[in-house]
Amino acid sequence: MRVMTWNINSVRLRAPLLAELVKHSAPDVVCLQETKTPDEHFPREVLEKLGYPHIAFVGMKGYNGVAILSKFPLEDIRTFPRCLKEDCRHIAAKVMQDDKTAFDIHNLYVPAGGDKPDPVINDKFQHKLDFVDELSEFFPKHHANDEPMIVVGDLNIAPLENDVWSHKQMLKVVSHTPVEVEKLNDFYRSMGWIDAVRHFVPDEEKLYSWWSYRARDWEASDRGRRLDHIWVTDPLKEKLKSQQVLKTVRGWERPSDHAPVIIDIDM
DNA sequence: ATGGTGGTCCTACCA
Repeated sequence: MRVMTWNINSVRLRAPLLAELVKHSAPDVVCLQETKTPDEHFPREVLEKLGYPHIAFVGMKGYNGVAILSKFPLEDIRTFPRCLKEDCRHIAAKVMQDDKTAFDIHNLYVPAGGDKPDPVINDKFQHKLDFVDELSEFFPKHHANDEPMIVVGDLNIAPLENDVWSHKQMLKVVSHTPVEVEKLNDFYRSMGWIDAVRHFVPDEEKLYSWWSYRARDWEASDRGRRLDHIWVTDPLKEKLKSQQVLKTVRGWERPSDHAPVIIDIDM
C-alpha cells in the first residue's frame, strides 16, 4: 500500500503534473492540499481517469481545499470545519481493502500562520495555534490509538532541528518557533503517533519537503523546511516499509513549492 | 531591513 501526500498548490493548474507524478510513482492513495478549487469546479473526471475511481474532496474559492484520491473504495467520508470556520482544511475517510477497513486516513492543511510569530498582533498565528490545539483534542476524543490510522498533510510546522536548513536562524520564523513546535508535539503525543518518515531517516539528517518560490535558485541555496508529514498509529508501525520525499518534483516545470512525500506500508 | 515568486482572480490576499 503506497500513500502519498502533496501540497499541489492548485489542483486545476497542476493536474497534468499530478498525472506525470502518479505515472512515475503509482500511489494507491493520494492526499492533496491547497486544491484552491470550489467543489463545483473540482476536476473529478480528470483524476478518475488517472486511475482513482474513489475521490473525496472539499474546497472553496481561491484558498485551501483538501482531497483524497484512492484506488480502493473510500467509506465514511468526513469533512471537519475547524476553529469555527468553514475553511476546508480537514477531510477523512476509511480506505477499504477486501470489504474491511485497512485504515482511517486524515488529510490536513494546517494554517500557515502569517509572518509575525506573535498571536497577540497576528491573528493568523493565533488561528494556527488554535487549529493544532483543536487537533490534539479531537483525535483522542474520537479515536483510539489501537485503531490503524494515518494522518498526512501540510502541517506547516517543521518540528526537528534538522527539519530546517538552520535551526538557529529559524527560531523566530513562523513554522519553526518553539511555541508552535510544542503545539505540534502535543498533537503528536496525543495519540502516540509515529512519524513514518523519520522512522527511516535519522533525526541527525537534514530532510526538507518545501522550498520557497522566492529563492533565486531553490536547489543551490537549499533553504528548505520539512512541513509535510505522514504519521501512523502503533498498529501500522511494524508494517512500515519505506519512505520517499520526491525532491525532483520540486524541479519540474511550473512546480508546486512542496515536494510529494510517500510511505509504503505492508498491508 | 528588505524583497524576493507564485496562485487566484481583478484587487488584494494568501502562501
